[in-house]
Amino acid sequence: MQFPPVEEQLAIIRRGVEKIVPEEQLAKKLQHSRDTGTPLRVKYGIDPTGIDVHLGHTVPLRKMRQFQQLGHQTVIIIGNYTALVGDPSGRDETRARLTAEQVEANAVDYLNQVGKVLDLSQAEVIRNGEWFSKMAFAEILELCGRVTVAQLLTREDFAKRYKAEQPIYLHECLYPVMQAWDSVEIRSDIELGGTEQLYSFMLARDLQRQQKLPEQIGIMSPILVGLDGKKRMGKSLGNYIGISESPYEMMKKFMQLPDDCMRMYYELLTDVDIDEVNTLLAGHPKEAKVTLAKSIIGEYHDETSAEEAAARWQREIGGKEMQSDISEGFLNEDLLDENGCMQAALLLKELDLVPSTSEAMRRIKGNAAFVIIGDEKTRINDRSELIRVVEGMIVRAGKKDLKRVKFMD
RNA sequence: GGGGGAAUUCCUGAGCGGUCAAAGGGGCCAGACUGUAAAUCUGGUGGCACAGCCUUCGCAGGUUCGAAUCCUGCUUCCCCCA
Repeated sequence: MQFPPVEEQLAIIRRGVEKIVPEEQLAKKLQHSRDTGTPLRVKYGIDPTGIDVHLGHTVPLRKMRQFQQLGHQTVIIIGNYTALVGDPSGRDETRARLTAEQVEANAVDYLNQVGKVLDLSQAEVIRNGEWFSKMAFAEILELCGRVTVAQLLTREDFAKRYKAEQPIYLHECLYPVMQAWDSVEIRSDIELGGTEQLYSFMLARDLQRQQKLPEQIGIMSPILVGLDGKKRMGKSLGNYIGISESPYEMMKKFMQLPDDCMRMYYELLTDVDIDEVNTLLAGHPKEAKVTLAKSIIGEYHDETSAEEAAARWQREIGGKEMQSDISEGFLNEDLLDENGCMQAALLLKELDLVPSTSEAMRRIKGNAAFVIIGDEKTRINDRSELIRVVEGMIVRAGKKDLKRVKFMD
C-alpha cells in the first residue's frame, strides 16, 4: 500500500479540525504507517438510538471518508451495548430503554444512511456487544479499578454538573470507560469525534497503554451549529438538515442559515479549497450561500438536482413568482354554509395552516392571512370574515404557510 | 437512616385568598424592512361555538362565597449530615 506523503495527508486531515491530541504524534503515526505500508485504524463510534443522520453527523463521517481516501482502515463501532447506558454528554433526560431488536434495526438503518458518506465496503463495522456481552462482573470491576473519580471529573460535562450540584449517575460514569475500552478491543490508532469526546479519547489512551498497545490519537471536530446559528445541530432542536431530505428542502433550509456560519459550513461540510472559500465569502453573501448549498446538495443527490433546486429557490422564493409546490389542504365541503362560505379563522384551522383557531386569529390580526385566487391576492382582515371557498384557491397564513384548497370526497 | 428545601403556563422566574390565563426575561410566531441572513421596529405567545365561555399553577382531597396562593396526605426532585 502506497500512502501519500505525510505533509500532504496532514493538510487534509487538519482541515476543519478543532483539536488533535496529542498533535505531535499524528505525524509520527502517519510516517510509521507510510514506512511500513500499514494503514492506520481509524475509529468512529455511534449509539444506534434511532438516528436521522443530519449534517452535524456528517462532520466526523466526512473526516472518516478522507482517511479512507488516503488509504487508511476505517472502523465503525456500533454501540449496541453502550446504547443501553446512554451517553451522558449534555443530556438532561434519561434515554428510553431500547430492546435488542430496536437497537439492531436502528443500526441497520443507520448504516444505510452512513453509506451515503462512507464507502462501507471499505469499512469494518463492529458491534461492541461482541465483547461487552461476554464481560464478567469481575472484569468490569477490574476495568473500573483503573479509573479514578478525579479523572472522571476532569470531563467537562461531569465537572460542570458536579459543580452545579446536578446528579451524576453511576452508570453514566461507565459510559466513557466502555467507549475507551472499545478502542482497546479494536486497537485503534485514531479516533474521531466531537470536542466533547476529549475525556473518553484520553481514557482510551490510558487503557491502551495499560494493555501495552499503541495509544490512539484523538481528532476532534468542532460542533456544527444548526440553522439557528447558535446551538448545535440536532434533531430535538429542529435546526438540522437531514441528508435524506430532498434537494429543494435542503435548499430552503440552507438559505436560512445565518451568514456568520458559512465559513464553518464550508470548512466542515465541503471540500472547497480554503482560498476559494475566502474569495466566495468576500463576495455577495447570498451568492456564497447558494454555492455552499449547491455543493452540499450535490453531494447527497447530484449536481443537476442541486442546480435545479437552486434555480427553483431563486424563482419562487428569491424572486416574486408563486411557489409551485404548495401542498393541498383538504377541506370538508359540509363545513361550508349554503353560500359556499366559511369563517376565515375556521378556514385556516381546517386547512391545517395553524394548530388552533386562536392561532388563526392571531395570524389574521397580524396581517399574515390572505386568500389568493389566480393573480388576485386579498387580505383577510377579520377572523369572522366569510370567505367564499373555491377549490384550487390558495390560502395563506404567513409567508411559509400556504395551502391549496381541495375538497374531500 | 436523620434534617432542610423545591415543584407555576416552551424555558427561566414573579405571584398580597378575590381585580390571575397568571409580571419580567429568554425562546418562539406573525408583520415591516431584506438576500426567507443579521440588525432594528411593531404586535403576539392555553383552548373554543371569542364583546362570552372552558381548562391550566406536581397529584388527590379539604377549608372558604372564592385558592396558584391556606390545611392534610401522596408523588417526584435537590441539598446537607451519617
